[in-house]
Parts: sequence; structure tokens; C-alpha cells
Amino acid sequence: MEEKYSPKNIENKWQTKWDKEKSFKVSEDPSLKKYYLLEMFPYPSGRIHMGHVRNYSIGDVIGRFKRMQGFNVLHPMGWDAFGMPAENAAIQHKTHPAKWTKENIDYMRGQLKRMGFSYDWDRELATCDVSYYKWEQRIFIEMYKKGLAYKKSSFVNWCPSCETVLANEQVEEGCCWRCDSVVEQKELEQWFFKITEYADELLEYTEKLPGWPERVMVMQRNWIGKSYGCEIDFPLEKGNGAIKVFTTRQDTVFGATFMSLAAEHPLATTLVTDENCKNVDEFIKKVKSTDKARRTADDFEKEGVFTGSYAINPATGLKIPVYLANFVLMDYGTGAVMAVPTHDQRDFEFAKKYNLSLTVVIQPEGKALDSAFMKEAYTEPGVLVNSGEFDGLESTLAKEKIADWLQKNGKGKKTINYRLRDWGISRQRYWGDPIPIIYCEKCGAVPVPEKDLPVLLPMDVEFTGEGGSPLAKVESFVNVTCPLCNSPARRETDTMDTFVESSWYFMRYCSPDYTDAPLDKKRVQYWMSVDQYIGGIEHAVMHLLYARFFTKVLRDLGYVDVDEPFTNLLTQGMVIKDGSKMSKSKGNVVDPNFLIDKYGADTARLFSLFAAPPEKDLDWNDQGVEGSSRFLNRFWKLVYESLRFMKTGEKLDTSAITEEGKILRRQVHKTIKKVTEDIDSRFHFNTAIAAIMELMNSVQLFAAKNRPENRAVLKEALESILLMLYPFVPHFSEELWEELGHGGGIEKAGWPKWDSSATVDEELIVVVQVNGKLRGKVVVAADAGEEDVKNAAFGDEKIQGAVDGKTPKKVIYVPGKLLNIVV
RNA sequence: GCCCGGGUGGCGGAAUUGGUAGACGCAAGGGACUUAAAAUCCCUCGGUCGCAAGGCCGUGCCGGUUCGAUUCCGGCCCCGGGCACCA
Repeated sequence: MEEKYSPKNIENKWQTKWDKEKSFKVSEDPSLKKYYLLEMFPYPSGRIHMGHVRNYSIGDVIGRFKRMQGFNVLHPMGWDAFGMPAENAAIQHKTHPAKWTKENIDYMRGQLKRMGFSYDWDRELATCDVSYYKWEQRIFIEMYKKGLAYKKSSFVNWCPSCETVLANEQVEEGCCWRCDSVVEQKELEQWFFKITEYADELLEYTEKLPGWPERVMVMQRNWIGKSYGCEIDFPLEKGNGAIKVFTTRQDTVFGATFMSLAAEHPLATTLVTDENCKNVDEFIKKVKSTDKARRTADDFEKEGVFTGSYAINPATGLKIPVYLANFVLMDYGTGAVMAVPTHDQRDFEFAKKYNLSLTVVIQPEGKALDSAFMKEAYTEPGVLVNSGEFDGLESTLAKEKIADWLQKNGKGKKTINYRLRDWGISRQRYWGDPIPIIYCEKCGAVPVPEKDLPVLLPMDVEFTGEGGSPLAKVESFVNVTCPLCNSPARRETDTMDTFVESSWYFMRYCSPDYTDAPLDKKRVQYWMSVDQYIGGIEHAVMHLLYARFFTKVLRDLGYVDVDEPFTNLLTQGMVIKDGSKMSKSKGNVVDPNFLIDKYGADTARLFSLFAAPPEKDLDWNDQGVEGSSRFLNRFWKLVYESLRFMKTGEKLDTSAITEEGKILRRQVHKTIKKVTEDIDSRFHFNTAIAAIMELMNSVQLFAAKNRPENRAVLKEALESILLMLYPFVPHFSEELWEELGHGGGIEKAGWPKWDSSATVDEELIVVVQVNGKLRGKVVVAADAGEEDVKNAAFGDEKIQGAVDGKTPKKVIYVPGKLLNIVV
């Protein structure tokens, strides 16, 4: 055994062994309890960063711990490999996205292996491989046939100079992130997944996932945004039509004195009268050229324009003007609002600006509002007035009554509205999964027949960064014949959002090599659901909601039997340095390669787990890493020195050990208990490591005395520490385990169990308070009763001084812990 | 504006069910070893008063409940995050 700990050789040795022997390869075994452990797979951006190190270190601790406990642990890794950075790199470096991505994957795989993570590499997948994305096309077609994938036109961010759609994230202060042109709203035909069909079930399950952090559930609930209200028809003054509105405040319908439509509302252009034509046109143009970010800013001025037309308030029968307003959103509700200026702040401001009439219909208890003197809208509950037969009703009650009345008289109906919108998946990008649809002039949109799948992404493509999607310019790809009528037809050139790939990869891992279907139901059945999922909080809504949606869709398509993909979710915090998130632009990144070279992977892992509990942000500190490194060096030295006089095979004889030995054993077994509980039920790795450090400090003192009769105790202590350290620092522990004379690998030894009898204290320290203030401690026998503790306390000189001859009014005794004397 | 987190030494953090506040680690100071440095080892380390024993104060602020509050309740301040003309 080397005298000094040198991580390089050791880590290399064990990594080679794990790789060669496929140590973490698993298969379905019904006789074993399965545990599916998953960390969010990375985008192959080039190299791993500290966020990955942290995420995967957390996962690896759980994986190795569960394996030691005898679970059949599925722990896969793969690559979320489609996406824009590859395309941008292709443009910049004159390379191909496929080449760039593959090189990155190869490099990053090497980095993950150097960290010693225990993955079943035989299950590795990359979403840009045909063997993956072709199945997604099949799922798409099955969704299309069920009406879960459909096409509709919608408004999107459009950069006129790049000729492409931009995601909301790519619009910076109203301008294109790449060329700085002003971004417009453009109406385009887009593919959607009908996630709204599952809105209720998705919402319902946010109450049934006890293993998820409450804040993630809250964020998803807010995102789905279910609200109960009414759809009410406001007949047009002229003609037969009506304007449909959605409202949650049907109790105020008698106060609706005008209407506001979104600029994109289909009626906006048909309702306009000749004399208002010019104003309305200008207004619509202005709204459409304003990007969403600016439109929704705090200080954005409410503006509108009169169409010249009128509608009839179905409650009052009065004629009310129809306006277009810039704050009404086409994609929420019906895109039209009944405006009640007295009880809605936006309508109030709008009415004041355009001099529209106000009618109070809700009076606060004990007050009388006068619309002439109102400074702001009154939005609280109250009692109805000016509301015909509903006058005098309390407003919450009136909500019900008016909804019933509207429904009965055919003026409207009760309805539920969601904030959640269908998921737009079309991207005018090359590096993604082609949407398997063909457009025929006669037959319309035709799904690519199964025998023609997959639609391969063509490789001979030029990347200029100009003129829209590169895919649309590949003639051989675009020009096809219709599968139904054989006429010339065009292929869809949009690709799917990369979030589609990450919505089902965790199921593909269960049968990654299956060639008959996306999933092998039997194998998926064994592994699903994921027992523990780990990843960043930034995915709280998008990815985690899409994945839940997809699981339900695949269930309904007959592929799986589970309702929810992830039983338990752990959202880890960010890695912070010098007060801000590590990022290239801030110049505060720490390169994992540098850490591995300088300290070894084990030290890097240990520190990232020790510095903070997983769900909190981790403050990176270079000197803190030194501390973790020091700990491993000290422990190495301790084992090295102990080995010189320790015999292998020495049996522990508990009757022969000294008092000191007993005390150390007690700490060993208490530590095993604490570390087990910290890892298993709390994921508090930082306190688990702290407890091991404490134990090592004691062992060090103990070993220094070198009493021959205590050697078996020392051996037990050292081995226990190694077993407990293994999930954190696997190479280090494997190496020393072998040095201590064990073959066959440390995992086989199993997770240590604590001996309850060894943890029992012989003496107890009971804290003594006088009037709730700490005044002393007494040592009593472990089996001492309340009387014994009282006697000891009152016999104590310090306590006597504190009591100062006064008569105790009350004495509170917390068994084995505390005695409080109240005087 | 609404909804979540969070606020503890010089720093990261601990205190799991209302019961010893500050575990463990970092930094700092002092010492040992060394020609010297690094490494390593030992001691001190919330504030304050005191020669000491010991006392008093202290978990963002104010108040409450309790024998006892970092922990529970009410009100406020600050920081971080999410959502947001959502009708």
C-alpha cells in the first residue's frame, strides 16, 4: 500500500475495471426489488460543468447506496442531442450539427467516466439517433390519429430578417437576439399537442404526488391555472352574431357597459364601420408589431379604439359599444372581455380614458359607492345593486344564481377555463425530429405511412444562417408524392420541439434496444415509474409538465400502465460562486477537469455533496475543496498506519474490549444509524459526511493509543467508515477496502447495519435548567428515573446556587434529556 | 400586484417532534516540527464584562403563546425565485 493517497492511479484503476466488467449493467429480475434512479440527461454542449457534477454526484450517491442495500438499480445516462446550439455551431464553424454533437458526446462521456459515475452504459441513447427519433415519429402519428396532435394557425414571434420563428426566450427587448431586428407577431400554421385535454388530470395529480416538492406542484398548478366562470353571449346590435366572452365575474354582468376585443379577434375587422376603418387598421398594426414582453410590461399604457359597432348586454338589454383594447389577449378565454369598469381596474382605467359610462352593481357592506366619485374599481365581494331580480344578493352567492339564470335563458353557460395552452411543437429548424406529415393539394395533411417511417433527416445540408429553415431548401426532402393519391406533394419541413424528446426518454431507457416499437411493454412495466428523479428547478414547469403529459398519452396509447412518470423528485440548487451563478459571461466557472487533475474525482464529488444540502444553492469555495481533500488524505494515512499492526481475520470479541473500545463502538454504531437515515430519508448528504468526519476524528485519537486488545474495534470502525464513504468516494473506498484484505468489491459487502445494543448509552447527560435557563448538567446512569435525576440536580452545587434557596414551583422532566426547575 | 422559498458566527452550514444554539468544514490568530517554505500536528475562535470562577446579551425587527421558542402564532422589514394586463 502506498503511504500517500494518490487519486490518479486509483481512479483510473477502478474506472477501467467498472468499464471492462460492466459493473453497473442491469436487467429485469423479478426476484429483486427494482429501483429506477434517474438524473436529467444533459445537452451535449461541449463539456460538463459544475452543475452536472453536482447533479450526477447526488444521483450516484443514491445509486451506489441503493445497490449496497440490495436493490436492482437502473441508472442510465444519455444525451438530449437535438437543438439549436448545434445548428449555430454549424453556421459558425462550418461544420455539421451531427458531427459537432457526436464529438461533444464523446468528449463528455469521457468526462462522466472520469467522475466515476455508476451508469449502465449499455443503455446509453442520443435523441438525435434515428433509432430514437423514428419512434417519436410513430408516437406523433398515433397522437395525430387520436386528435392529440393537430395543426392550427397561431401568432408567433417572427424575425423578418432571419425569416424564422423565434421562441419567447430568443426575443430580447422586442428585438431578435441574433440580428437585432424588431420582432413581429405573425400568424402561422403550427403543429400542436393537445395537452389541454389532460389539464384536469395533470392538475388532479398535483395533489397525489407526495414525493414531489410542494413548490414545484404549486408552480404547475399556477401554470395550468384552472378558473371557474361563465361563457356569456353578447348579441350584436346588427345582424345575428354574438360576441362570446369568458368571465369569472358573472355576478357583475349587469355592470358591463362596453366590450373589449383583442386586436387579433376575428370580429375585429368585420365589426368595424367605414368611418372607423382607418383608426382601427392603425391600431391593429401597432398592437401586432409590439412584442409580448413590452405589451405586458408594468407601465404599458392601456389603449383602445372604437369599432363603431354595438352589442347588447344580455342582462340589461342595453346597447353597449364594442372596442378593441391592447390589453386583451387572444389566447386566453375567448379573446373578448365584457368590460365592467366599476369592478375591474383595467376596465376602470380604460373607461376613464375614453369617457365610457360606469354602473355600480356591487356595494361594499355598509357603504355606498357613487360611480361619479370612484377613484378605482371596487373588486371585493359585496351586495348586488342595479341588477334586477338579483338586487340584495351577496356577490359570491350571486355568482351561482346568475350562472344558473344565464344558462336557463340560453344567454350563456357555466364553463371552466385554463391558463394552460396547447403545446406548440413546430420549429423552423433543421436539427430536430422531422414532423412526419406530407401535404397534398387534394388530400391535405397526410401522415407518413408506417412503412415509410422513419422520415430521415437529410445530411447533405448547407448552413448559412440565412433564409429560414435549411430543411426547406433540400429539394429531395421536400418534394414527394402523396401516399394516398400519388400526386406531387410537399413534405412538412418543420421539426419538433426538443422538449418532445425529453418527454419520454426515461421510458426508452427501459428497453433502449427494442426494435419492434417505441417501448417494450414488459420491460417498461418492470422499471417504471422512476423511483427518484433528480434535476434542476428550472425545469419545474416545462419539462416536468410535458413528461407527465406524455406519460399519460403513452398510457392511453397502450404503451405503459403508469399514470405518472416520476414518483419522487429532487430539485437540486444552482452552483454559485462569488455571489452569482457560474457562467462563462461572469467568468466565475470552475472547470471539473481542473478539479479532477488537481484533487481527483472523489474529492470533487465529496465537496459538492458536503458544502450544502442538495436542494439548496451551493456556494463554491476553492478552499473548501482543500478541506475535503485533507479529510481523504488523513483517512488514507490512518488506514495506512493501522494496517501495519492489524491482522486480517481478527474477530471482534465484545466481552474483551476496554471501556474506550466500548465508547468508540457506540459512536461507530450511532454514526451508521445517523448516516443511513440521513441518506435514505432526507438526502442530507452534508450532515451524513459531517458525521463520518466526526467519527474519523475519534478513531484517529483512538488509534493513536494503539492498545492491542482494541484492534478488532479499530478494524470494525475503519471498515464501517469505508462502507459509509463508498457512495460518496467510490474509488477511494474500493481501493482501501481491497487493501484491508477484502476481495470481490465493496458493494458486495452491503450497507452496514447498526447494532442497537451497541448504541445504548451507559450514562446520560441531563441538562438542568432553572427557569428555562441552562444552569448545569448532571451525569446519571442510563436507567435513572426522574427521582434520581432530581436528586442529582438538587445535589449539584451549581444548581443549588442558581436555585438560591427558593422553593421550586414546578419541575419539568424530559426523560433522559432535560430537567427544568421553575422557582 | 399575486404565489412560493429564505434570513443563524468572518464564511458554507448544523440543531430531524418546542428541550444544551453554532455540529462538521473553511478562513483567521497562536504554537510545534523545519536552515526556510510547503505539508502535517496541537491550541484558541459569536459578542460583551471579568484576573478567574462565572455573569449578561445573542438565530432579520416588534409583540404573543409556553416552564422553555432558531422552531409555533400575529404584525413588519429585507433577500431570492416563479407567475402576471388571465377577464
